[in-house]
Amino acid sequence: MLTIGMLSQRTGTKVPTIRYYEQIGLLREPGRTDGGQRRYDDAALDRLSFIRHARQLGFSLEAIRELLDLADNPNHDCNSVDAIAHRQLRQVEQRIARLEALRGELQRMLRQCAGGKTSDCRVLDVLRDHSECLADHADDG
Amino acid sequence: MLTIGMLSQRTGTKVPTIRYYEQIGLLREPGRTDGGQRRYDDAALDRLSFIRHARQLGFSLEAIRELLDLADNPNHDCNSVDAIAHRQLRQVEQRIARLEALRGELQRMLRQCAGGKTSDCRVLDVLRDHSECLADHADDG
DNA sequence: CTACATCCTCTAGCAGCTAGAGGTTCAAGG
DNA sequence: CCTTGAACCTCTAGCTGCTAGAGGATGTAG
Repeated sequence: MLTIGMLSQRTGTKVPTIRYYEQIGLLREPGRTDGGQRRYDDAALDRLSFIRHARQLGFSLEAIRELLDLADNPNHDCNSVDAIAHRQLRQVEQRIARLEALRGELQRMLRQCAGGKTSDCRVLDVLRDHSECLADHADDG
Repeated sequence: MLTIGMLSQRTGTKVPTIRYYEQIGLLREPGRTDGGQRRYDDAALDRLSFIRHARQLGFSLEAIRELLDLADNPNHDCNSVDAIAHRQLRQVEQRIARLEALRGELQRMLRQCAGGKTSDCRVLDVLRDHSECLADHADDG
């Protein structure tokens, strides 16, 4: 049996975060000692590792909730899992595209900056005047 | 003079967001009608455009606050502005690198999925077992 | 002068945690 | 057995950057 601190160390998750996951129902309520402290088994360790890993891959807590439901019921169709992962992949691709546009814009801004006083600063000019933009970042994601 | 709604339309910023920016001190308090409604001039329009644009470039509100301070005081050294933009560029580059690693991992996961029941699902397997990862997304940003 | 779109303030909520106060429990050392 | 102190407990509030809604006032067109 693991204390919350040990679970924290083993998974690289902060203690308050573990309690938070329990609070929002991602982690099941663990057993307690007579004094009221949480004690975790290996199943909890696996589950939290799963959550951690999915978070690192950028899945939202809601998506993770879906994935856990699917994982809990081995007879579900794998396509649902596939769909969630695909959705995630598309989101990641969109973010990359947007960030690459921003990178270009920032690089362009910086190339034009020649030092001196801020009154002549090109960086500020570009920020002031959207029409100078090459990249299309007009609509947000 | 512009109403808040017109300013909203002209800049593509939602009305509550404009009020929020005023509340946190990014936008100055505008004049009011006798009835208490906000009325904006062109300076406010410029300032909000600046903010919007900087947001779209990924600057945090704190960074924007710094940039506005610099822009308001034309005698500041341009290097400060440059430094903020550079910092921002580095952050954007880091995010891109991280997202590209995630993309690779997701693609790899999805390639291995052969359909069927979730009990055999490779995607879930990968999420379960971090050691299967090729990408290094061990440490968060 | 009425209708109604737009405005006002205020509070609360979203994700996904993080920090702190103020108090209790557990395990090790004496 | 008793003390110490790290780790635990609950609770509330805070962070960023907004967004939504209640409940009411204002402005303007017809």
